[in-house]
Amino acid sequence: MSAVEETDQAIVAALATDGRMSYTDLATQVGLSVSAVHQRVRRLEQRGVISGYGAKVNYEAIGLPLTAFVAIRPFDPAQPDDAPERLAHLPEIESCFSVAGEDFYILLVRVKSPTDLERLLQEIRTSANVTTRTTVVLSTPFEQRPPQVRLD
Amino acid sequence: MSAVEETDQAIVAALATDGRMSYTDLATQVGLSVSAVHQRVRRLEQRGVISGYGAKVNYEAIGLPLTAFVAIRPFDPAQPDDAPERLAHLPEIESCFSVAGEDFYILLVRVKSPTDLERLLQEIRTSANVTTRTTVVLSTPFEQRPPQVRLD
DNA sequence: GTTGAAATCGTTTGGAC
DNA sequence: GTCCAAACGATTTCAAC
Repeated sequence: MSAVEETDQAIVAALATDGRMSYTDLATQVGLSVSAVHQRVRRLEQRGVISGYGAKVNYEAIGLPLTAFVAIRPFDPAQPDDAPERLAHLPEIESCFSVAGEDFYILLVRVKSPTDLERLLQEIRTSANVTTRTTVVLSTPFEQRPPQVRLD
Repeated sequence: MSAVEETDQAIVAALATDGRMSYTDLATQVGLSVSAVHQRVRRLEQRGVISGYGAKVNYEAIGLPLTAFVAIRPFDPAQPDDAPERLAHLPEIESCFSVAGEDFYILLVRVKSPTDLERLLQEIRTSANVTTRTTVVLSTPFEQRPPQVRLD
């Protein structure tokens, strides 16, 4: 993936902030014509710099009020490490990060209740043959803030 | 925030998957008329169930290839805990979670380089008077997957 | 909830500079 | 890159059921 220059950065930042912004507004904001902005957005999408658009969701309101981080490491460190593929089918897992440190992966999960968290942890352990260490999120002061525009 | 019933859940899930889906397509997908779907989406936005729309960004491509989790706890546990407000001005911090466990908060940060991470950690420590424990993300098998539709 | 119509706005393409 | 024009589709509101 090649780098992205200043104007494209501004476009990406604007669309990360408001993914439904019209090309007219976007053009004004970055100081280009509608045609030029349109062309750039299409290229950013094709290159995968923008991989899609999504609604920002209030998880409490949709019945998933419990968020947690689940750090996992293999029960047997010699076994093949294919945890992500083994866990991808669990929809409660929103994100999966491979990390440096004592743990192998950190998962971000969203569930309805402690009971569902318990069930999910069991599924994670058996699906990927791992041990888990769970950190429950109590509140979220802020989340998914758009990336800053870096004008180097 | 009140709960959301089945059809609204389907709408939210669809828009989390594709935030730019047209009302025509959305109506087909959830089995309603365009008018009805439009009305529901407007209500979901007003109620804050959908808090906005954002582009899904490839952070490597926009010059932020280094992601890390930063767990923080106060240097002096007796001091007032206002870390989120003290940290909100740092644009590198994408998310801030208040957590149960030994740490007080877990931050998700995105930076350009190890040098920038070092600088950011110093800023976090001095801004909020906290100690930090950082876990570097090596790769991201998946991230920001849309929530599942739960048909209870 | 539904359909249908109407006005408006945004998207998208293409041509010319 | 710009501007302009044209065709098309989507949004939005409204009335009527």
